[in-house]
Amino acid sequence: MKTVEDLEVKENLGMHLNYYQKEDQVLLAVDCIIFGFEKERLKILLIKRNFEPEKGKWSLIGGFLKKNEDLDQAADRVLETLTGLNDVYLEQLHTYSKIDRDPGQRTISVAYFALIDVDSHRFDGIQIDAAHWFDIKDAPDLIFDHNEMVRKAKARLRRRALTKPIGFELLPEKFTMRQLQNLYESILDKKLDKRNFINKINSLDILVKLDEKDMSVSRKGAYLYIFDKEKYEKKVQEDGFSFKI
Amino acid sequence: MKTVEDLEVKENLGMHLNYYQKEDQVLLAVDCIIFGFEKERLKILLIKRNFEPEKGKWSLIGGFLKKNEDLDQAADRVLETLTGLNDVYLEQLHTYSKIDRDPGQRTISVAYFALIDVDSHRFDGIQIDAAHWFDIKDAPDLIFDHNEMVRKAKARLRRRALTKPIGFELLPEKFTMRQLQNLYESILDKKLDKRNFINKINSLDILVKLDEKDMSVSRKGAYLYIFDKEKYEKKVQEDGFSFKI
DNA sequence: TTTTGAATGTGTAAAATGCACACTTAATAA
DNA sequence: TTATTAAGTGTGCATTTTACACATTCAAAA
Repeated sequence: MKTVEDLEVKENLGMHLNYYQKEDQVLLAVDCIIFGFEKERLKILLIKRNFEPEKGKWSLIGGFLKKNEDLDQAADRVLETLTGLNDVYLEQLHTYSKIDRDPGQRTISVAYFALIDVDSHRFDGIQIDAAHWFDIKDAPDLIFDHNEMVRKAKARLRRRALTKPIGFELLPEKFTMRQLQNLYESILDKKLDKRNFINKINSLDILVKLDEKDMSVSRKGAYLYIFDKEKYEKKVQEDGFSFKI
Repeated sequence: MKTVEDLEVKENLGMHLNYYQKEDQVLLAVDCIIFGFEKERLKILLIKRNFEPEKGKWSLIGGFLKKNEDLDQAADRVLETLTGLNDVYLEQLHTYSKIDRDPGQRTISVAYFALIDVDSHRFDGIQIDAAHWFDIKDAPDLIFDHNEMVRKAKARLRRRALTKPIGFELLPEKFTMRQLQNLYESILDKKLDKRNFINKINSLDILVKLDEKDMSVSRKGAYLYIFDKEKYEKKVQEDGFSFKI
């Protein structure tokens, strides 16, 4: 049996830090997959690189981790720099570390995905000129391993949306059933039955139906709803309720 | 509208690397939550630290990322150093980056979880003297944020086991239905009905029942099964089959 | 030789959930 | 007044999930 005193073991398990301290430090980046819902379509926010390598190509927005912040804060900062928004749903996705993922230099990147309600934020367009919202169905090819990041983010969003009430992060405070259904159809990339969808949502009993209608979309108008977050959280805590679509 | 030429924007988005290259490099660690199934119980492999800080306390096994490997490889290496095994199920879990998570120095840690079939690997005990298998129900308190890592790993394992056939990674090649059920009961931390469980498993149609019995556990003996991985993968590809328990 | 004990193995009925499906209503514009 | 357009609403069938109990095997003990 080996012991932790063996040199090889010590090295592999990183037990004498002096050896590693300088040598093996790396640059840690944060990249954000930013989803938005606008004009009844799921969108993704991308930026055109104006620096090498891969200048002129589209990429996710990213930045480097600084000494005085953790990764969540770095993601917040990067997102705020690009959108001006600072109260946004952000979730860590995965860490990418292939040695040659960035041909410029060795960089490890922690991917986050963000959900933004595009319609209600009058964030004067986008803070950065080179950024653009793409329909999720026809986003361009991206640099490095960013395509892979987006693929994984879409899968995660799909799963989350089915089991947590995060869809509302993408909608304005007041929304119609049809908007909610369109959102789910975009996320799941399939048509849903109107009656079954509404029955399901109503059975969850976490929305409040307002007396107000959105008249912009049809003659009849569509009732507006809001998500009752407190009620949802109370149900989770007290009844072990779990959101499932 | 800002442009990517603004200095502040450039800095936040990490667009001129020279500035960051040295200053903001960090030490990247890998920590492994190692699950095993032994004597019909779910276990976790921990190590007693014999170096500062927190010397003498229990912790996950870990190591530092080296220049010439990616994170998956680092996790493999750390795991092999500890167990001598090199063909183990490993999955990246989450990256932890709180500024003071390691009081010794700023370290970012990428957590992985591993699934090991303890019984059939005669890995001469464990390679490191200070390591020990704990029943998942009475594992000791761990250093740093390792408790949080284990909590998250348990949740991930629970979800994965319900939707992917990874449970078999924890069992010997040949196993009884009762063993499989015990495994799922440990992972889900609840009792399951014997008949319903067997019916469910059989309906998946991915196991092969052998003519052989395990006579060690009862007078009557229990039939042995093996997981037919090829059949499973074929079903997934051809019929869009998805494993669900 | 018989009895006992301990774990295996097997099926059905009721309840809950998922899924397909079509007509009426409200409001405005012509 | 009528035509138009999207909203809103309920039922029956199929599938899945859940609850539930007794007979079988074989070794060891009596």
